[in-house]
Amino acid sequence: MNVFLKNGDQLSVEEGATCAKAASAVSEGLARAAVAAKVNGELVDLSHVLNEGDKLEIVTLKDKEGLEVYRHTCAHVLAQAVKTIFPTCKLAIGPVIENGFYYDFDFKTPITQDDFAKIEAEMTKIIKANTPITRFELPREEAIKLMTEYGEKYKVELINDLPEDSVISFYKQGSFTDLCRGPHLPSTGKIKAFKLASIAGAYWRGNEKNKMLTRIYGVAFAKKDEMQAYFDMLEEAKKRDHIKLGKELKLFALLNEGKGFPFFLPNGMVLKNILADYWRDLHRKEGYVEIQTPIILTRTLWENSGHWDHYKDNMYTTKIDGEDCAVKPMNCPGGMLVYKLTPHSYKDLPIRMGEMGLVHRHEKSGQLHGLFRVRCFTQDDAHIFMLPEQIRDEIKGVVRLTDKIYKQFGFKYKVELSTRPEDSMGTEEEWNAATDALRAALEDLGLDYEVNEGDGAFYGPKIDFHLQDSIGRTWQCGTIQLDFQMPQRFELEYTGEDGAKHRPIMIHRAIYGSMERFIGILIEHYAGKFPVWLAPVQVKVLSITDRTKEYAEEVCNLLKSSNIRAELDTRNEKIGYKIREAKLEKVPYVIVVGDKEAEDGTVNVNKRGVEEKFTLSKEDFVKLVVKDNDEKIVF
RNA sequence: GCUACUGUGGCUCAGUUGGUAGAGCAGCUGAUUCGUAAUCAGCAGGUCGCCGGUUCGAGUCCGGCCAGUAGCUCCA
Repeated sequence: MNVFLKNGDQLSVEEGATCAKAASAVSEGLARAAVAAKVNGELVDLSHVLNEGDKLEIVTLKDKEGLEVYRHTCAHVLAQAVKTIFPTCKLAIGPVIENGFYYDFDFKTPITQDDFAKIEAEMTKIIKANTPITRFELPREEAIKLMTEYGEKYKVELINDLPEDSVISFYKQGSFTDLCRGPHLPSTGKIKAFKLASIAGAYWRGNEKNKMLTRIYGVAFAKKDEMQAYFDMLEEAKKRDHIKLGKELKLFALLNEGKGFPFFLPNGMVLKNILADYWRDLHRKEGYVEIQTPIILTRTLWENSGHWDHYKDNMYTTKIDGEDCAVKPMNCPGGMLVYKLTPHSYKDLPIRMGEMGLVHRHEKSGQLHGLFRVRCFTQDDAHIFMLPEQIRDEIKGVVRLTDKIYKQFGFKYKVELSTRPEDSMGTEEEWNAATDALRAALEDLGLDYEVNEGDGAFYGPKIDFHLQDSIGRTWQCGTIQLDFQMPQRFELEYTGEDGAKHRPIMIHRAIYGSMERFIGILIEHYAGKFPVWLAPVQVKVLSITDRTKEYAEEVCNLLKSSNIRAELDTRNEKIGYKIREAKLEKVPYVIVVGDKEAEDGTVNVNKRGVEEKFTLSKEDFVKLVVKDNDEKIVF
């Protein structure tokens, strides 16, 4: 039999050899590094027995799959340790996640993080014992019998839900047996670096209606120093936390008087306005018009749009002159009313109608999180009304615009295509057409994307853009939703070439998504060190003594008259003190003026992130900042 | 909303086995006019998230509520 190893080597092994044996036949080193194998592309244990003609690839910890097998085994060691210490607890599931693993348990009495030391010690014991891990398979009936014997009701439920023809496998390490698809490491001793990280509640099978289990998270890496590097990264990330920086840099405030309703402070408002200006500038150039629709509209409007049915629990309501009203959770119905105000010809389409709309949504208290998840936010919304044949180009236009804006900030993003959810309106044909149109646009542009089945809006499928925060969580920002439903519900029309009335198709789209969330992401992305064009304060002018106070004022005024956001600090403090303060505020340019500068008409420049100082004439310095301010892409 | 954890002056934190609150920074006042990340001194500032209970006595123990954080669920 020929075995193909990863590096292209071939060798012959006897029929019936295991993967491990095949690896050792090639090289002792390779066999030692092996943690699993791929046979004909399928990930298996090293103990997997080879057949004639199998293609074998050895998987090591350096491979993504290898690390997953490793982490998966960690989860099982955790389960074994927990079962040893708390024999009455029930096991649920224990998958691999980024940087580690978790396992869900149903404890009789709740445990706390204080129990981690004990559990980790038990895990270490299991690892030290280097117990072999063996796989066996059972027919469904016997598998259920075994798990029932063990009292593992969650496992029984899992087995019952497995498809008819699935192989039901178990892994045994010492006295511990667990239902698992595998593969696993050959023995527990291969685990070198793990740590329990946190504890959290998680619903059984992810359903809110089910019992909440206790989830223990752990991190696991192939080597101790890799794990340390990960912890260091987390530590570093904490310094970027937008809630912390928002407070330190006086960007926004979150107060008990308005939970979920952020206050924007002067510095944060500068940022917000710059983003809005930039957005308006780009959208004008892309052929958008801008409108503003009211915050409060009648309940009947929301009933007509379908939002009332789907989201009434999350809407803020009020009564005006006896009539039921709701605060808008979305801008679209308002936009549609604007469309309906005037008759439209096919020649007018597409109409790209933007709105920086302030929306309110009653998010459940536990979902609120800094600026990432709030109860009121500004959407950089737009609705595009168009002819069917314009769909693909319009979607592509929005995708391109989104890409341009994200690139401006240096963001990497993930694209997801979400398809029809269970609770939705419209026909199968409409949904298919809409989904195909989105897919076609993505494919035309050659973008990588993931499909999120059943995650679309109730009125149409969508393309979502996800950005990462400092600790790697991703947040949906941009969205493009194709909608055949609202135009019908609102009876939108245009007159076609044939003189007859037709129904336009619409796109709902947002690029920042929520200004608030986007600002949160920006803060973490830049760690508060905003580029010059975004910095709330671009230049801070510091005088050394009272003698240079007037000159400092002159320089500051010169900067301000050139539209540079400059601040003056002429307090009677030592220059070191003032510099320290300005640097902590992460101001891009700190300039110092003393007697020498006053005499020469110059400024001494401290550029953020640059050790060496330099002196420029005040006019040249203005030019420098103006140039930096224009660094944003203009198109 | 659910599970766990956290909640002390504007900020960051200390407060030992329950004995009626401490520091640094910021603020204010005064002195200092000093060349590149903290000048010195003084003053002022807190019903220890809120409510209730146990106790002679609670920041410290117990219960409830509120808020925040992590995760789950949700996210038009």
